[in-house]
Amino acid sequence: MAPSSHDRETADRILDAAHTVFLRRGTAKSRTQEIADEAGVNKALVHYYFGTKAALADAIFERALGTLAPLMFGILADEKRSIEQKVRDIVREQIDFHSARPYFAAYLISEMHAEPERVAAVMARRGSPPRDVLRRQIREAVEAGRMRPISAEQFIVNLMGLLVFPFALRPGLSALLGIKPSGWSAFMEERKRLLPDFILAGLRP
Amino acid sequence: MAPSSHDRETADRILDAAHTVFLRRGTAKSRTQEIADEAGVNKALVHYYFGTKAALADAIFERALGTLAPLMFGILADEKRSIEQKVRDIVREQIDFHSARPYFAAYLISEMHAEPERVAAVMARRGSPPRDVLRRQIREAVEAGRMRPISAEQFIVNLMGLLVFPFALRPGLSALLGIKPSGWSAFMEERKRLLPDFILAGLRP
DNA sequence: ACAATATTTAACCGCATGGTTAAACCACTT
DNA sequence: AAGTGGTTTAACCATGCGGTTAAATATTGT
Repeated sequence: MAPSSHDRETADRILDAAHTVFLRRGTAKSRTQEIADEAGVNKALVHYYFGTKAALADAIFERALGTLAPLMFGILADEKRSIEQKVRDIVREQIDFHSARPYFAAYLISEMHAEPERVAAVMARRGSPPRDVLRRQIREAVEAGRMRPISAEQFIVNLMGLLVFPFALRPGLSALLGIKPSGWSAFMEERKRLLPDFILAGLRP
Repeated sequence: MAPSSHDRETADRILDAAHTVFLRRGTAKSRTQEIADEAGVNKALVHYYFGTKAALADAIFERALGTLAPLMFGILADEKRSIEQKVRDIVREQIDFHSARPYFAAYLISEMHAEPERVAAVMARRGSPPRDVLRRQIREAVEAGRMRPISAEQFIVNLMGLLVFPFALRPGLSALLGIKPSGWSAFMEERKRLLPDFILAGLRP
């Protein structure tokens, strides 16, 4: 794996390059040569650092999952924020996050589709996210009559669907609904305004 | 394209096989040999009928899109159904559709991600869906005070996000939220019950 | 039985691509 | 000047896979 001397900076340059390339076109359609080019380095060095394309792909996948998950679950597990506040914060953060990373959502789904085994492997390393805080808050809100009952899982899936999906389907939606590249950010800004109310109203009794 | 004699049935067998294979693993990771095997036919014949793998992939992609879109837009464009009824019908139909076709959603997103150009090409052939009926119904519902204003596009994206996304992310969700294969259909049945109210309540003023 | 059509067989080509290697080359330190 | 860790060069190998081909063989209609 690390038979000879490695430079941390170079490793990161290659990782970042791989991130860029893999996310843009998907692992299968990406060439190691592209990654080398993107990193300003040659193919031999890429293998020298990471051995195989698959290993590099695994690293990028895990890194991607490890970036997104905490952003969502960190907020959901926060004791100090009310459910209402969480919804508002997650909507804002997720839309900003994916707006800055157009290929992120589609990449994740593509990879999980092409290599479902990897998900299990990665999940085994990082535990699944804590949902007890969320569950308690939902229960309390239900008891207080502010909310209809819903499982934490359904709640999370609703959030992700409304927030992540549009980005995953961006090329399709642009074509299907005639949203031009210029109109996209406006569309998403409108979503940022719209969704908190939509979600919260949807949960009220 | 069709230089010699073709049998309709065989062409369909190959198409169906390609559908199965492409949807399961994605176009890039699928081999023409697999398709031949799945069709109970040999590789030469696949090329004899469809020329190239890309042509076959295009056909499958268009067929997939052509199956899903009418299901959703057909209902949305229906004059006779109220918005409320449309939501209920689409929820049921979409969840049933994707439950029977586990790879469908992830496949579509993967393909659009890997080859965004194709979407535009396909869309050029089939026009974009009619939204005027839906727009009018929303306007009327808003004027009648039954609904908060929302653009038809946001409305559609919300629907698709809530309905299609979970299937696209199925392997991820199963691992992430600990939903076992056996629990999945229960999870989806619960969604079928839950979503109409969630969506309609979310739209009310 | 004959001809036309449909399908298989089995070999083959070409090429892109992942991966390897060995030697040369730098940049920096001592 | 010599050494050391990092990087390039440029060739090379192996292989998988898309695609082709020509002849053999079924299958079908007449």
